[in-house]
Amino acid sequence: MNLPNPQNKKERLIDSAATLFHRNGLMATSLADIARHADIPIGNVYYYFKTKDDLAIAATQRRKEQFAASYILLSENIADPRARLVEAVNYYNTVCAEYARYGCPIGKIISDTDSEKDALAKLASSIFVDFVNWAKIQFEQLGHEEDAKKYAISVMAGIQGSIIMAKSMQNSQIIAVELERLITWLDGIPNKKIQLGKVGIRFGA
Amino acid sequence: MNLPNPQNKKERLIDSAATLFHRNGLMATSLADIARHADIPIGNVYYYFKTKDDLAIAATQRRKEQFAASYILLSENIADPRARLVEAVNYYNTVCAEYARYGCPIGKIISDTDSEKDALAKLASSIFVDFVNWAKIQFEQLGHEEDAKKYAISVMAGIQGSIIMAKSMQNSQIIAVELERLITWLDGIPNKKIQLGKVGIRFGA
DNA sequence: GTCTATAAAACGATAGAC
DNA sequence: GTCTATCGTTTTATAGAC
Repeated sequence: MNLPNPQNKKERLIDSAATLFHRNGLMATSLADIARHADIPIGNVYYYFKTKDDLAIAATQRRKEQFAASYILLSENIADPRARLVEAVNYYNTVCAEYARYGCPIGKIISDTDSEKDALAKLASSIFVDFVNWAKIQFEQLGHEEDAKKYAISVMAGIQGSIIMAKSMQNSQIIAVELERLITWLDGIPNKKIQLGKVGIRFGA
Repeated sequence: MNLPNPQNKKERLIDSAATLFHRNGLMATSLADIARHADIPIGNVYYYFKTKDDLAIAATQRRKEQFAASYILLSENIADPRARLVEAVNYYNTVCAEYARYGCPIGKIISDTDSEKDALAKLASSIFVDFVNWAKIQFEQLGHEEDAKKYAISVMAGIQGSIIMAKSMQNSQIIAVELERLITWLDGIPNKKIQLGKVGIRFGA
């Protein structure tokens, strides 16, 4: 059952697939489930997607593009790379209740697939790689060329870890606390490129 | 195909289930897969476990007990609570190649199940709760009563996050780097109960 | 493009001989 | 306790009418 959504059916299928894969997992979600959720007869699904894997890839590809769009938005609207990182981390505060219940949709796919064989696994992984590459640039712009990649990975690791612990302990506050730790740390690292006066001497890591 | 293992069949089934659930995930592993791996006819599986869920619970229960045994070993052999924490964190260095490929067996079950309904989900979650409770005691013994639980959660979040990122980027070194960060941090927090001379003034978090 | 009907295979689980 | 044979269901996927 879907909202009264007059979108085209292909888009509706991708929407429903993304939602149900997130809620119930990749393997636990059948094409019949997705078709029912999108209010489309199951036989018609195969007109748009030849296999279940194709649909999963389309749903994941859409998430990848949403992330890419966010990076552009951050670049356009926030000048300071540190503030961009804080904003990116803070995003997870807006979804912490949902993620504490269902986990991270990207992390779930990575967990559910074989990173070495699966094309879907590689696509989902590339979303994290995209984040790492983006965050790395921000840290480089703060003058942390040497540690940029390490910091970038550590940020997403902190987020992902907090989501798992929040889901495990059924407490979305765990995500909030960990995000606060990350933001405090981000606020604390010095801007080694441009000294704007408000930079302290504390060292994070 | 199993090693020439003359264990009783129930134990062999639990072993094979734990291995295959870790490698391929809960839903992607069929009872036929497990029976074949344990070299036991599929019809015989149901003599030992009434349902697939029962077998999954038995396999997870065994992991929980292995963790519990580790805490006892750590208490018996290491006097300093800080050193106990470091040893516990360092454990993941011994499995980082395996975990970078297949993910954490506990994290995988938590990711794959519904934390609110599933009995298996609650059992897997309780393994992390056990860790948090154990680590909390260690931090309390270091005099960090107020932050003990927060620190305990943060440690496991860091470990879990690094495992996901390592699997995503297919690089077990990511786990090693994050464990190093955690251990450096553990080394840095002051022992507020007993001052032994080597305590600095840096603050972690 | 849309939908019904159904094929083909895999799955969890059971019955019952030994 | 052990194992074979199989049931009933669900799954992905296809064929073909409209």
